[in-house]
Amino acid sequence: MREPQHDNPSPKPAPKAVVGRLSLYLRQLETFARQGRETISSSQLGKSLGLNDAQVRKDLAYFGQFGQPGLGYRIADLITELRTILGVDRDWPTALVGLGNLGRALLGYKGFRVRRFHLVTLFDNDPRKVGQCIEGLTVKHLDDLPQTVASEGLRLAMICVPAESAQRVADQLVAAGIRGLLNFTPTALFVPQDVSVVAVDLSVQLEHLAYSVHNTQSASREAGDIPAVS
Amino acid sequence: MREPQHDNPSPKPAPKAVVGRLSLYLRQLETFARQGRETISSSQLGKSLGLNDAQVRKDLAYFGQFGQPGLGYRIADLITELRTILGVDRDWPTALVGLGNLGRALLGYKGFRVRRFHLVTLFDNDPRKVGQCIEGLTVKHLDDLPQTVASEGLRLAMICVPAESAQRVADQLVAAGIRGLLNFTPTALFVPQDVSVVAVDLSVQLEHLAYSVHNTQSASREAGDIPAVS
DNA sequence: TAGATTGTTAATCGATTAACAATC
DNA sequence: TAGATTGTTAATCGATTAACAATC
Repeated sequence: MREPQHDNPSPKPAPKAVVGRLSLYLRQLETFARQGRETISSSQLGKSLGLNDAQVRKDLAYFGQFGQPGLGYRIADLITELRTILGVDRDWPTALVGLGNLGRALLGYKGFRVRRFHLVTLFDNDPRKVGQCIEGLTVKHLDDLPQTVASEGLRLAMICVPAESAQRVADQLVAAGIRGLLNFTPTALFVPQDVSVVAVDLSVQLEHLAYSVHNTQSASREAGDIPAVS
Repeated sequence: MREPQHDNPSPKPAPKAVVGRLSLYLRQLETFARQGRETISSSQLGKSLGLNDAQVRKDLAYFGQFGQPGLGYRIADLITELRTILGVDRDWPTALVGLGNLGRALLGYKGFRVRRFHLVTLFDNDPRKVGQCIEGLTVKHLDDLPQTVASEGLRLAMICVPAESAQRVADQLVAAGIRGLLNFTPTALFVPQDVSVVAVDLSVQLEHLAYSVHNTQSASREAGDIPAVS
């Protein structure tokens, strides 16, 4: 990744907010595929998401050449490519830590499995919860983390503990070998460089909404055509 | 907003990703306040969130002058200012539409109330759900939307219906007078300019995590110190 | 006063959009 | 071939960071 490779003149630096849009493209393409469409142009795909056609082409170009001039993109092929790029062409065994209201809520949500994120282990360190069986899974104590990460091949974890425990739990997860954290707590987590964190912060998003509504008279902000991308 | 006002030389254009950071500042300040701290500098606040000190000052400067050179910001005062700016200095009666797994999950989540977003009405149009009482609230049919919006003073709604109904429900909500939508479905919603939409897309965020973990060897991406902001 | 830190302007950096030759 | 649409370079736009005079 440091020096240019031989046949790979410029491996292209990892882009930035492009990945989030790739997910949107993937979903939109899946919708078009279900409708029986076979090809799509960058401008059609862009318009369906409120994005510029050049942006669609440029985003995809970071990862390769997937289109055909004059024709556009073959939907089925592009779906396959995007799944591979995003890493969702495989199952991701995932742990859920913290079984309060939010944790239980997420556990009941079926949307994860559709995207191949499988909640396979639950953790809590409340002795009243450890041993309970919820949605067919037994709650384990956080002390069992190291061996469970190994035995289940866990690489991702969702953190739904109270804010004040979040950093400690994150440290334990990282120490046990977890490589990616979905952080549902309102806390800035500090982790080593090789661990990824995505923050899902409902209060930030609600406050953003309050701000927008509060500061919109009749027509002003960017809300119009393009929904905020996460 | 077009021509400069008299005493208001440049009302400053509404900024962009600044609002999300304002929420982060607010929360961090609340934490510092609980610890008994009275003042804080832009560099201290920035560091606690992995942000640049100049960015903190510039973000705040969009909305006014809140600091004192040589001293920094008085925490209690800045909290008050930020709450007003964000519009979270009041209650926001909010509707929840769609009582599947995710909807029920959100309903049980106590974090909303803390930020003064009060779920006061539930809607569904499944006849088996209408009339049910969940968490002390009775599920209404979507047909009751217009009069309920008026009687409860609803301005925000969370959309937790299946993706294929999302646009139709959004249209109904907008027609009934809702001004802000928190969209939990994987759908790009098209709404009038004066309505705000914030998308909370768990699959996009999970896929982002999968991508990062998938493409991180030992030290590469930006995960290090700064958690992704939303 | 000397030290610290703001608010703000200018410089830098990155991301989006426009434009167009290449090509199916 | 003519029309459409790509991949990519150049132009534009916006956001972040550095620098510094003003000031508590």
